[in-house]
Amino acid sequence: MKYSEYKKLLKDHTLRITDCRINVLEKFYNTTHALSFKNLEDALSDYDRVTLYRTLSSFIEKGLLHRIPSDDGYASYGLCREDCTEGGHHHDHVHFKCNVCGHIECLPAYHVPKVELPGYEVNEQNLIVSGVCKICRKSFNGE
Amino acid sequence: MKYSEYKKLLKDHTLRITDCRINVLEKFYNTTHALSFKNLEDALSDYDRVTLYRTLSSFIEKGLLHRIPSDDGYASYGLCREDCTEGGHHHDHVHFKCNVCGHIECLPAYHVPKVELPGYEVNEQNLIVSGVCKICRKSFNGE
DNA sequence: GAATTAATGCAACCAAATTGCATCATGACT
DNA sequence: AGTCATGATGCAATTTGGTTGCATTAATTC
Repeated sequence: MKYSEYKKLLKDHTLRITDCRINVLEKFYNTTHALSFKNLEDALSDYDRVTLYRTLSSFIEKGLLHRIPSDDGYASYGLCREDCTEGGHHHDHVHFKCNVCGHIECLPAYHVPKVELPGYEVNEQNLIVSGVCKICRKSFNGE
Repeated sequence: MKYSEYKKLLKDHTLRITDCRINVLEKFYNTTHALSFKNLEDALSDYDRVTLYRTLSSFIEKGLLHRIPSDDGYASYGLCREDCTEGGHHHDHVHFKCNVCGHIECLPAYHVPKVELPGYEVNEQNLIVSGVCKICRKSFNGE
């Protein structure tokens, strides 16, 4: 993706264009898996931690990123490819966590099956599947 | 549940019988929803934080409790009604988070639908549904 | 009931995340 | 382009959640 496209993306989500934000966006768009705060901090060490925290939360608020809960407590962040806005997030894709490489992926191709819970009002569903990802399985079999 | 039953429960999971552990168990068995660490700390303030943390982790290790991840980062803990042991946990029930009262419930009656992910090896699945729980819906409609 | 082993409480510690505030940059407007 | 209001950034300080070490106390085994 080009610089001007990142700029547009920010503009479209009513966010000011800054170096830090462009760099964070770039990082997300050039990675197949979700990123933890630590990932970002390591990759973009010239920005203050506080700034990165605030960048993440503004991105979540404006519908650019979504938070992916994890069983170990460390959240990751994934790009919103759907039409998320400031109004709210609308995700129904599956999240996969690989126990070998530790990466968390969004699987936009796989939708969370709707669960019927009589008596309850269901607003959101979040499915986290864990196991071994494609890449790690291949490198196992390859040797 | 009676005191002697809690004792048996601890014994069966190779845990020593202590006041703190009995009280924690009691708390879980007398609540319909999952409990966060904060919940426990408030309810059992005569025990040290450290002791409660260690109680929780020993219970998880021995298969009495399971950790329920949440999107907001605050984990909750729920009773294992299934046959979990030190060897491992075996849960496939749905977790529900109410956005009104904030409580997280285990729904043992509802199982997580198996997702097929070609190329991946699936070990575990975790489904968190959020919305409005039965009780909160009723109190809405009641007025 | 004595010995062994584990649980508890306290203090200190550590890491993750947040807040306040001064400074600097962005975008709107002339 | 230049000015101004507003928002973003970086630093220091603080808060929060959780852990570790260790001495004391309690539970289990014989």
